[in-house]
Amino acid sequence: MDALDTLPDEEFLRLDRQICFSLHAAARAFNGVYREALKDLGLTYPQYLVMLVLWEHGELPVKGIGERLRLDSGTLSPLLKRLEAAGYVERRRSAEDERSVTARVTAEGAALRERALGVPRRIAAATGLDLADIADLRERLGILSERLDGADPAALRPSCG
Amino acid sequence: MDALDTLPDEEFLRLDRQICFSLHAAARAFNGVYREALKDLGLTYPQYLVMLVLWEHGELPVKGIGERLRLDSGTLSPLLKRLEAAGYVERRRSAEDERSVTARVTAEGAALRERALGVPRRIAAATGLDLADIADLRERLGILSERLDGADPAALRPSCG
DNA sequence: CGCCATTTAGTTGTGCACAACTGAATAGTG
DNA sequence: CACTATTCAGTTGTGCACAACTAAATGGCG
Repeated sequence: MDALDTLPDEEFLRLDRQICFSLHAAARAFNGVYREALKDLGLTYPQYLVMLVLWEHGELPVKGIGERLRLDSGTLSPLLKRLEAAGYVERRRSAEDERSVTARVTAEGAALRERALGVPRRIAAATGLDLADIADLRERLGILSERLDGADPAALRPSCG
Repeated sequence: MDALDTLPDEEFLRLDRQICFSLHAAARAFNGVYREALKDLGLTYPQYLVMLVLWEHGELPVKGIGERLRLDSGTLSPLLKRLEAAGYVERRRSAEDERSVTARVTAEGAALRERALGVPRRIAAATGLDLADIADLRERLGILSERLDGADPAALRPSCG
């Protein structure tokens, strides 16, 4: 018997206002500090995420980026075009598989990495958390994402709760 | 001497890829389960957030909603128009202060609340967390948001970290 | 080989977030 | 009272997220 089951719906709705607001607000707050920290690099937060995986791998197909960031082509295609227009990334159709497009970091993109090295530290400082707290939060959020992504859609419908 | 200070930049960039991805992904995962849970109500996740505060207060000026959800008129104005078009909300200029617009829950909006009562419980079940974990996460995220929202912009720029 | 299902990017349309701005109403000051 | 600064909602423009779709290339099967 879980404590969840004993709580009245009314109470629960109030609680939901708090938890779902907290997460929503935290995500936007993070977005805000990254926006500020990345302003000089000319990157948005999602663009920075893409550059992070590209810096790590040198080049990746769009599909590979999407798998790592859980983003689809509807988000990535225009984002990569903007990164290409900024000169940080090159896109070209794969020779082996004409369906695939590979994104590759340009020299300018590689140079950008040097300027980005200080970003994480400044963000971490802004959170006021130490390394252990950050690792713990990352762990919790990772588990949460997995559970939510794997949630049974049917269990979320009205008839089932 | 914080452990943050001893970590090399390179290591930190890799860590950042993990933490900022985790939060971004968690926020989108939450969005996803709410999207599913709210589908039958015809509400998006941000619309649900607005309805939650309106259900709590009956009516609020746009400014009041914005303060509670940390959203500005650029986001709220069109969102409220959509809620009005859906019949859940009524908007009217305040008589005392012609600058202000008050959003009020309609009868249909109040009826919607009954259908929304089961939502939080289903979301909570999908997280796999118990009440204590949820409260703890909410607490941490709340503190985090406050710190990030209050962060000194200058401390996020390149010269300062 | 010929046909069809699958894979892969890309496009379109909707909604949210936010910056920058507008315009109207109000508050404050000399 | 006149003038200015502030407040408040709304609009515009950019970018992201995602659903639904298109188009082209590939793989597999009869």
